[in-house]
Amino acid sequence: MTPRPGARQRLLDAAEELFASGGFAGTPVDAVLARAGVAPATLYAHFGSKTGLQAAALAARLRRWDDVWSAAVAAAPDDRARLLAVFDALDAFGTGGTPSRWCAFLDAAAGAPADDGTAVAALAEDTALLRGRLRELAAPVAGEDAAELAEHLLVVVTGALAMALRTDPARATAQGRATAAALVDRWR
Amino acid sequence: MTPRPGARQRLLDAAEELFASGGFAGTPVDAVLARAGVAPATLYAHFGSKTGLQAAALAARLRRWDDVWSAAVAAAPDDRARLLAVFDALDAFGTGGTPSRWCAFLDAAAGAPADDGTAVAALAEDTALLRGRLRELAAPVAGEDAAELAEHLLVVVTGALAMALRTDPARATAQGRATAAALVDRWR
DNA sequence: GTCTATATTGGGATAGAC
DNA sequence: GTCTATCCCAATATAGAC
Repeated sequence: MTPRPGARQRLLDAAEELFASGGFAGTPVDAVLARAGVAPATLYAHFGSKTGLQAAALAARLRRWDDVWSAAVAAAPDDRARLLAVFDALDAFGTGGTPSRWCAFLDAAAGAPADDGTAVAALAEDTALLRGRLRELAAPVAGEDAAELAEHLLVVVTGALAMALRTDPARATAQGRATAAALVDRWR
Repeated sequence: MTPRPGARQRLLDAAEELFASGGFAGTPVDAVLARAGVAPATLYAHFGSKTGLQAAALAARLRRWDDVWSAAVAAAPDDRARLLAVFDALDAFGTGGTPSRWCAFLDAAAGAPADDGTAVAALAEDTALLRGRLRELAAPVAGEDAAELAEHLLVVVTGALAMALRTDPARATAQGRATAAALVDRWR
């Protein structure tokens, strides 16, 4: 059997799970420590601060999201489905670990003080990933208008993420998929 | 000249402005007190807690949003413009007082602990207002499909609000308007 | 109703030993 | 690197007088 992961990895796992479910601001450091089974000083030796831990956890989460989305795209049968696969990925990503209240990257930027650059940077990376891949996937569907369609879909994906605050996440992604489909079908 | 408003009103004004610009969690009570020129005990005598003040401030904000949106609808020349006027209202609402980082209602729900019902209730009222009026305004454009179109637009409006975290608010509403227009024009 | 002054505690971070 | 124990402060809330 695999050995118990080191303290650093356990901290990252605990942070990603708890920050996603309870929100960053709403999750005390103690809760992360308790779940990871680690002493306070260990956290600060590795990450320097709660914010530093958040940055590392978000970086790991972005890689995981990238993988989940890629897999969803690979599983889709045609160009249209590949473009809409982002919503399948959102469903899979949410139900995979602990279901999150809403997007951890938007949560980070919304909760951070105005001068905190780390949260903004993490959200910017997430945005760049979304925008870039949506453009690639939109190309076979919309041709020259790929960038325009991608911007539309970025709004809808972001809307679906935030709609998780207004209603339950499953409904939010389902509605987002429907809205995105309505937009995509303008280009058929 | 108008007399200086009472402490209660000054607290509400200060709270709405500071919570909108700095976020609820990121705004200490002291900052609200300082801006209102009021002593701590006065705040707690009127509102009971910081959360109580937030609830009252959000209620006032919802009324103001309702008015701004109504005015934008009244100023629009035709059915299509009336349906898209929500984005004009968002621009006017944001630039009116202190520009807010993003939607105060979504912020409240995102930042509140899971058991806090007041923030969720305030967001629910905001959602009901959006959904209801979008349906009314969609009727002349989409007829029987008004409810369906309204749900699409609710996602887009929510997306525009959250996009203010990814980019600056002016770009967010502009993109939202464009995306909404693309959807509305499916029903032309 | 409003003030001054103070109580209380949750929670992020550190000191120093092992 | 990791632990135990502790510090420190920010921030919410209250006591009691006017």
